[in-house]
Amino acid sequence: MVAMASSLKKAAELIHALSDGTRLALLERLKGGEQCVCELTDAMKTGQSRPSFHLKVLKDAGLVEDRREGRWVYYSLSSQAIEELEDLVDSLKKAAKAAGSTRRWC
Amino acid sequence: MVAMASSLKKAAELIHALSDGTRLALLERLKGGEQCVCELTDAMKTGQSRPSFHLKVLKDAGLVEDRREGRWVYYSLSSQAIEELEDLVDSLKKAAKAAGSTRRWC
DNA sequence: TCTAGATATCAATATGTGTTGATAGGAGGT
DNA sequence: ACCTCCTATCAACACATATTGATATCTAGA
Repeated sequence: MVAMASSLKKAAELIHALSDGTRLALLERLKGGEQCVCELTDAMKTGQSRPSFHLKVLKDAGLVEDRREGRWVYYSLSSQAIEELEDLVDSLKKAAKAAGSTRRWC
Repeated sequence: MVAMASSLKKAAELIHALSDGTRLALLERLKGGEQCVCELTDAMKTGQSRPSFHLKVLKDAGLVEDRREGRWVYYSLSSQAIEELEDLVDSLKKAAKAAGSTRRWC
């Protein structure tokens, strides 16, 4: 719980990056391997600025990496930030299981 | 990945509930055991409607449970939704590790 | 039944965030 | 040098969400 408290702000930023349907869909697609922006744009049938915007959010959060190759930029999942997410969820899970045995009053 | 795709909307809703500093702070506090709204209100030094609002969001997402006792309502972590979160993070983690080996083109 | 306390809900406002179309930057080909 | 394609960035707008103070609901006790 101490660990979570110190990285609360970071966790909030990380989770915020995940809290959008479009970004989750992008991550879902990237689970199949790296893809260029044009592929992602075609897949979601939308303007090019939309995936570009969301990929930037994901990149800033450390959830994806980009790699330039000629005119194209390829994005892929990055395990870095995902590890932190795991820690957060783990700490919540443990605390949730421990709860119920403790009863407090005002 | 199939599992995630089918529950993508649900995952987005769940994660959205987590994507707020105030709510993360509430969860952090609840990790120590159940607390009533008045305790949580005092702790975050704010008006009473604020924690009440956020607790409702957490409750709707299945992240916390409430229990009435006299005038007080006690909130505690619920393991239910946390399990789903775990699945999401796990699937991302596995895919991230598998990535890097696959290279695609437009 | 009246009063006081705890919590939920509502209305108004402010802030943040996503979307869209337009523009700019960069790379490759001619 | 020019043109074309891919991507990023910007500005304007629309929409969603958090915050605050006020009000309503419910409970316990006198």
